[in-house]
Amino acid sequence: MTDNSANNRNHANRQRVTSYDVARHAGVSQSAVSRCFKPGASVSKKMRARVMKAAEELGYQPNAIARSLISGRSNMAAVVISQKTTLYYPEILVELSQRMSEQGVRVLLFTLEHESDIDDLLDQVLQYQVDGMIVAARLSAQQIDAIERRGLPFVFYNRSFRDRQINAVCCDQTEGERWLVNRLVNAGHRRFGIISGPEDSAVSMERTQGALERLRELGVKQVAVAEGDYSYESGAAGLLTLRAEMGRIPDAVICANDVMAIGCIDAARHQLGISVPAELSVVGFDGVGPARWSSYDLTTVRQPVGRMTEAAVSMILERVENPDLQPEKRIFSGLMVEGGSARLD
Amino acid sequence: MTDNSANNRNHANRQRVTSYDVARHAGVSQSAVSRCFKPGASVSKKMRARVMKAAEELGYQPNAIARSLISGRSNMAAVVISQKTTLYYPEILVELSQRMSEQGVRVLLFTLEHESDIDDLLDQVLQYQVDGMIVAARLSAQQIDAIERRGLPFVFYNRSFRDRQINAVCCDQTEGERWLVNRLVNAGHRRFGIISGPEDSAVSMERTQGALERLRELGVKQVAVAEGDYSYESGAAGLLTLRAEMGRIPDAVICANDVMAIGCIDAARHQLGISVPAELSVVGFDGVGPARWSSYDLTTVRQPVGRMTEAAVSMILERVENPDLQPEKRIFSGLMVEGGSARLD
DNA sequence: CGTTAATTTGACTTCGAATGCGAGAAAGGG
DNA sequence: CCCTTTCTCGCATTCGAAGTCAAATTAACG
Repeated sequence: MTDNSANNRNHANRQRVTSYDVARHAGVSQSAVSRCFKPGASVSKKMRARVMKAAEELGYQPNAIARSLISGRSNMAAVVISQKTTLYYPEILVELSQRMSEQGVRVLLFTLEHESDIDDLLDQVLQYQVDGMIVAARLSAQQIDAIERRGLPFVFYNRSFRDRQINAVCCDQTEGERWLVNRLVNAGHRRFGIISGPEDSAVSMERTQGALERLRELGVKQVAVAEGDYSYESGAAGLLTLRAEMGRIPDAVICANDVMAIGCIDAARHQLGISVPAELSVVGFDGVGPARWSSYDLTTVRQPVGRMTEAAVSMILERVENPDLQPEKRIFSGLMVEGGSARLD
Repeated sequence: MTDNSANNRNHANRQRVTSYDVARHAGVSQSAVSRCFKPGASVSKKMRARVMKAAEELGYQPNAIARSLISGRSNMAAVVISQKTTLYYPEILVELSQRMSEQGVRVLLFTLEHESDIDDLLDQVLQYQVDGMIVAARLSAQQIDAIERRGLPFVFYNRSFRDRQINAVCCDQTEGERWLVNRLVNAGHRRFGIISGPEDSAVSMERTQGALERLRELGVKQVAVAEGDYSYESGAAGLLTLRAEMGRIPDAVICANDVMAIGCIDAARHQLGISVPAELSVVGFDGVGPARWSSYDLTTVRQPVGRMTEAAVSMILERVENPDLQPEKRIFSGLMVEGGSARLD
């Protein structure tokens, strides 16, 4: 008896209505129920009406897990993204999620604390049988090999590999940095500081290298680099490091992202009492929300997040449909935003 | 027959490696393979070694979908959150994701553009057979009924219903607002402006009402309210609206979130040339990252996101294990942050 | 060494929906 | 009115792992 009540309780908790229940209630077969929920299946109106009524009455929802198992499609895509990116650039995740769900695909979220603990994560991704994966993190060549071997379609977001045929959506970091450098040098800045992102960030490397290269090309000799970690605090700290290293405040500071640029501006203004842009120019990268706030009005390169996420989502979905499509890289130019945080003439 | 293995590998590109493949390759039964991947199962070390070797060689990963089907556990939890929340307060999602994955549960993300399109979304959530759901959005009584009827454990994040027994984790919005009002009134402020959030936001309503109530209690008569939408721009616009409505700048502005408070400060300083806090005090709510930036140094109530997400996750997981637990509400006090954006004495 | 107890193992069934195939029903043609 | 064609529908099987239970193996002990 106690068994019975326990059973009942269990049953009440797991009150899952299956297609068999609906079938019984409607007096038809399970197959019929299944067909009624499949668009474009061969079902008479009478049948459909009956089944739908029964489904309604029982509160039936098809079990996506069971469907996935037999159909081989989970209608889930993994998004692998670092915590820092999500914190400092939440637009990416928001847009990805929005666009995916418009296409009937849900986002299974994988955030990583450090770009290094990807290995276990990939196993997880594969276990969950996602249809595809959007990766906004750095993967090693072996890791990419492993994914390709499983035949899981994937698209990199803002990471590319020059020497590899992979799917990627990128903002042209180098082009953006070169533009920033050009404008700053043209405006007469000569002593440069650079605040980079963390060493293990591919995006930061590209940006920093892009800026350094262009500075070299233009014959700028006085350049110091401080390493940051994309945070506001590290931007502020970076400016102090640069000052210590150069023996004075540089003319301009190029930051690997907007948040550090903001930290740098605040440190200049409120810690060092230096006027931005009169005495110091600061530029960033990304074009995040706060960059537009009037306290900063940042000169930066805005990534076309809308276009980029749209591209990433359509690329991944195309490859879910047709896994044999050729790899493709789509590089978007950033939007040059001439804000008031840098003297540009 | 060595060719066979090559064939298998080729085949593995499109077809997955199943426990049967591993079993065959190791010369054991499928049950044995399954047991080897279940911690604490009765398996000899010899067997385990053999199976693991075979699994390794074939690159086998257990299929979480199939496992879910039989075990009734998907190890996924839905997080339902509005786009605005994600954009302006990304910490919540980051922390939730982190804590869940530490517990071996993945986040299936459901972002909503407007709090209104929840209905289809709930169907989706149910279809995906998530084990539980964390809801940072407003649900109607009927919607809650529907979920309860399915027996899906859920926890509200920052929404509570006084007249309903549900699981919820909240920051005490009212307490926080009352503290802010107390401090401001004590410091001699008499003319108040309030910039609320959107009408359909429960959190905003609580905050605004909390502030209004305390102001009334303290006999403050001059109070104007402008409606915002949580955005920076609406904070800036709100200040102008308040000025128009009151015929002058108020002594203090209470904003329903930090981002609007920041917009308000910037509008005061850069549009109206008003000094904050000398001529105008501004306070917010949330304690987001930018509130700490030295340009703003916001007086605000910081939500204990770490504690709150931890509570939400442990509550949901407890209820997945034991669905019959009593509903529970956990209300956390916010941390009062006395920043430089308000004159407090 | 025999007998019992403890541990391992494999055959079979289960979860819930989708689908190929054939039977039966409706529709169409002569 | 009969025969063919086209629809519909149901039966039975499938997806991949996990759990049940009984058989088989091993360990333990007198």
